[in-house]
Amino acid sequence: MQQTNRAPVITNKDFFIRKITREILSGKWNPGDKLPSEREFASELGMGKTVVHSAFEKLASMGLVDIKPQSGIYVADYMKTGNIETLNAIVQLNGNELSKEVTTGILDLRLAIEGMAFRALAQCRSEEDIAYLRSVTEDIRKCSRGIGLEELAERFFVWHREICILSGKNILTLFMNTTHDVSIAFWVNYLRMYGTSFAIDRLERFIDLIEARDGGGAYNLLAEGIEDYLERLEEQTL
Amino acid sequence: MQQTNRAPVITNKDFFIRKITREILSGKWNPGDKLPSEREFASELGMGKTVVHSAFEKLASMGLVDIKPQSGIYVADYMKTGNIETLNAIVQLNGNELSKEVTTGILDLRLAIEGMAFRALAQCRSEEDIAYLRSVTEDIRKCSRGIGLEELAERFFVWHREICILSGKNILTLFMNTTHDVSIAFWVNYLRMYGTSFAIDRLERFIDLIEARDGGGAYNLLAEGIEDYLERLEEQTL
DNA sequence: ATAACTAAGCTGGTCGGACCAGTAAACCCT
DNA sequence: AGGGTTTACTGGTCCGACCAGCTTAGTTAT
Repeated sequence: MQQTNRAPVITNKDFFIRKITREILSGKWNPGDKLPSEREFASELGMGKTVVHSAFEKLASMGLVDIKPQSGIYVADYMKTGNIETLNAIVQLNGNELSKEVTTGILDLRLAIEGMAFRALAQCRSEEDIAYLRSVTEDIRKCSRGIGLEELAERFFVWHREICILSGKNILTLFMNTTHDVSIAFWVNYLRMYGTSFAIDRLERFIDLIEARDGGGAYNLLAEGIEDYLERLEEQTL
Repeated sequence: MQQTNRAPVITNKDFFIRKITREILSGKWNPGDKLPSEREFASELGMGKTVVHSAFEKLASMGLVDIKPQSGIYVADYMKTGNIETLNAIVQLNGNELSKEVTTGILDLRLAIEGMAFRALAQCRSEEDIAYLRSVTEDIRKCSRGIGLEELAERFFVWHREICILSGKNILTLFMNTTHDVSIAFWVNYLRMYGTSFAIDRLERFIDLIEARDGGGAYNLLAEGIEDYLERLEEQTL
C-alpha cells in the first residue's frame, strides 16, 4: 500500500507560527506591543534562532508583526495594515468559517473581478474556448461524487479562474489567485448549501451565455447568484 | 552628521531574489523549467544554503517558482498561477511603469473597493470622522511641496485607505493594502499628470460629499475621475 | 549638576555546515 | 528484458557562531 498522504508532521517552525498567530489574533498581545527577542523564544522553546527568525519572516508577510531590524519585533495593527494573507490567517483560525462581513466583502469583489472577465470573454470567446470549458465542466461532474468537498471547491475555483485566463485580462487572474484561500472556504460553504449538481448546472448556464456572447447575461446570473446566497445566509443566521 | 538613511546594503538574499526574478521575468527560464538545486546556486555564488532556501521561499510566495519537495524547484506559469505579489514584481522590474492593461485592471478594482467604502462611510460617518479627514488632508497640503513624489503618493494611498478604515468594513482595508505597491506606482503617475493641488482639491470634494451623506455622489466623483484618467492615458499613448 | 561622549550589550540578519526524509534514477540480480 | 533494491540527490529543518547597527548605561569633561 503506497502512502501518498502528506506527512502530518508539525515542524518547530509551523508550531511556532501557529502559536504566535493564535496569541496575536486572540488578543494576548496587542498592536504595538514589543515581543520577546528571537533568542528568548528560541531558548525558551528549545529551538534554533534561525527557525524562530524564519517563522517571524512568515508572520511579517502575513501582516501580523512588524520587524524593526536592530530594535525588535512588534505586534502589527493588522486590521489597519494587514493584507489578504492576514485575512487567510484569520479565516484559518476560525476553522475556515467565514463571517458574514467577510463573505459579503469577498463576494462584492468577486462580482467586480469576474463580472469584468465574463464581459470580456463573451466578446472574444472562440469555439475552442467553449469546448474547453464544457470539457472541464464535464470533468467536474464526473468526479464530483468521488472526491471530498474541499477538493471539489478547488475545482470550482479553478473553473472560475479559467474564465479570467481565457478573457485575456491577466490582471484579473492574478487578483483571483490572491483570493484563493478565502475563496475555497466560500465554495465549501456554497456547495454545502446548494448541493453539487445545482452548482454544476450553473456552470453550464454560464457557458451557454458566453457562447451566445451575452456578457451582460452572465454578469446578471452571477449577481443574482450572489444576491441569493447572501439572502440565504441572512435567513440562516436568524 | 547623523545618517538616518536606510542602509543601501544589498544582502545576499536580496541580491539572489532580484537575480532570479529578473531571469524569470526576462524569459531566460521558461515556465516548467527545472532550476539548478539550492546547493548548486549556493556554492556557485558563494553563499549559504539557508540563504538560498529562504530566497526561494520568498520567490515561491511571489508566485514565480513552484517548490516540489524532494524533487526540485520549477519555474511557475506565473501569469496563470501568480498573485498580486507577482504583479508587484513585474511592475518593479519595469521601473514602476504601469502598462495600460494593468492600470485599467487596478482602477476597476479600486472603484469596486473604494466605491463600497464611500457608500458605507457616507451612511455611518460621524463629525469626528469628517474633522479627522479634513486634518489629514490639510497635512498633505502643507507638506506637499517639501516631499518627494513617491512619498506624496504614499500619503494619497493612506488617505484613501483611511476611507476604508473609517467605513468600518475591515475587509476592504485588507484588500486595499494588498494593492499597495501597484497603487503607489499609479499615484505617482496620477500626480505627475494632474498636478498636486488639483489632486488635493479632489480629496476635499470627497470629504464634502461624505459630510453631506451623499455616498452615490462620492462614488460618481470617483468613477468620473477614473474615467477621465483612462481617457487621458489613451490620448497620451496616441 | 549637566551635558556630551564612549563603550558595552542588546537587536534582527546572515551564514555554512550537519542532518533528515523523501524522490528518482541507476544499478544489479534474476 | 524485467523487476526489485540501492544509492545519490532533492528540498526542508535545525543549530550555533558571527555581523552590523541601534539603544542604553556608564563615564568623563565641562
